Amino acid sequence: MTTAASAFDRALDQLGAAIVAGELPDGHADTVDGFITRTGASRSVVREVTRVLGALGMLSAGRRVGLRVLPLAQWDLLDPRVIRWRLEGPDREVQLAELRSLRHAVEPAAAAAAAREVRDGRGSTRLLDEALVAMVQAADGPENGDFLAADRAFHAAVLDLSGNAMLLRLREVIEEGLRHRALVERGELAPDRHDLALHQEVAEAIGAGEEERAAACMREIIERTTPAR
Amino acid sequence: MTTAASAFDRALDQLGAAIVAGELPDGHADTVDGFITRTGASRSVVREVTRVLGALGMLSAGRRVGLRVLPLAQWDLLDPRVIRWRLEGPDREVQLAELRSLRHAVEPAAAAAAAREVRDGRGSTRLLDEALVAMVQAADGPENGDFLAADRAFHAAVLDLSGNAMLLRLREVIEEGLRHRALVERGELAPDRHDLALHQEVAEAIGAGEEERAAACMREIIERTTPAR
DNA sequence: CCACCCCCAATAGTATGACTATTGAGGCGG
DNA sequence: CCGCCTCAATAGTCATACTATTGGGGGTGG
Repeated sequence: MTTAASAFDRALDQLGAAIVAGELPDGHADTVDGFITRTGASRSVVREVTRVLGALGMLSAGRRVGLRVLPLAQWDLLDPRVIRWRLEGPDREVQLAELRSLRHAVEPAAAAAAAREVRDGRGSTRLLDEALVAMVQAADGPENGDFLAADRAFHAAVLDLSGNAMLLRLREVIEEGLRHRALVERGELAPDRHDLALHQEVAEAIGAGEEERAAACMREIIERTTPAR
Repeated sequence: MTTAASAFDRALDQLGAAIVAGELPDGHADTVDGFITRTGASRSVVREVTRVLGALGMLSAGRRVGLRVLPLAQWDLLDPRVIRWRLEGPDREVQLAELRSLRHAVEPAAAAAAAREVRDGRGSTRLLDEALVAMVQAADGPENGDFLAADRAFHAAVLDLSGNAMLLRLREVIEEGLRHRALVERGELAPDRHDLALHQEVAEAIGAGEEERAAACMREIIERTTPAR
């Protein structure tokens, strides 16, 4: 079914994708009526869409001046929608590189924060250990997908333990991209003994409250799976 | 002037703040008409507002079911609006702590990335050096504000050099919060010789392409200015 | 010829009402 | 007691009229 989503969703997706793809380039001026023609949606719908695109920093609106596409520098590049549009457009490779780099930045720091939380008695490593067990079990199993799912759960648990809701949010953002990539470079990441050992050490370090070791191991994990650049 | 902003802006701010403040708690159900009454705005405006709040993950809408306030876990905590609302509401301290922690995570990694960029010939340290000069000059001047501005410019230049648009975006998010804090704990951060030297070393390390040293120094800078936690 | 100001038309913003589609819930039949 | 079916509540969509703002063009004075 092509028209499963609402008129609003369709119009938003169409215009957002068009902007990201450069079909409506930075500085392009248009009007509400122009968008009505372009999308075939009604005035109300187009206005709601422009509000959301405005909230995403992709569009500005002014009286007598119409709608104006804003430069990429102003976009909310951390919004899942924007990320998806970029992954589906010509920016795909850039977006993937940026997600990787973001992951390099965030996860080791999150591991350190998690260790701190545990040391100060604000969190338990239960979820972490459970994910670890699941990884070990899945490593022997036939389903590679199970292993990857357990891996994701492990990393999610670390971010969760960090006690920082913003970091947790960032994880969802990153995963959005990694899932996309998984569809292309699938099957590469078979279970790996050393990788497993590293995960175990991260959990251990977090449980022992050793910030530095947790961060260092996490850094190594990420460097192994997502190559230098 | 209290009514400077548009009806839309006022309604959005009112409802967003109400949700963040817990006045409309997680799970609270309401209707469009309810929001019309509450805000005094027209249908169109309220609908546009609900679209934006929906995009921020704060509200869901369903036919026959009305509008429903979503749990914090689903909010777009990286959106400047949400951050501002949280800073102005009861979550203020939590939000500040999370911003600090985010900064700990992001800036050292960005410094490392910047060093990599320079080493691989993709960026120049010009802006960095300029900011450094401005800091040195301002350190001797009478205006503490100038020093802080130069400091911000320095950190911005590092994020910029990292070549990662998402990180740059994150910086704006972080600054939003730090500016807020500056209004309260003002004047604390007088120019400091050692601090200046560290900045200089960061610039040097980035210029020399030494990832590790750049990250380590940056970590030290941040630990000095924003205490452990 | 230039600079300034004023007016106007273009365009987003606001308001309202009518109609449509979806879906949870309650009732009815098996 | 269970499943289906109807119905009414409610968001979604569309159309239209009116309001407010403002950039730019044209006119006026220097």
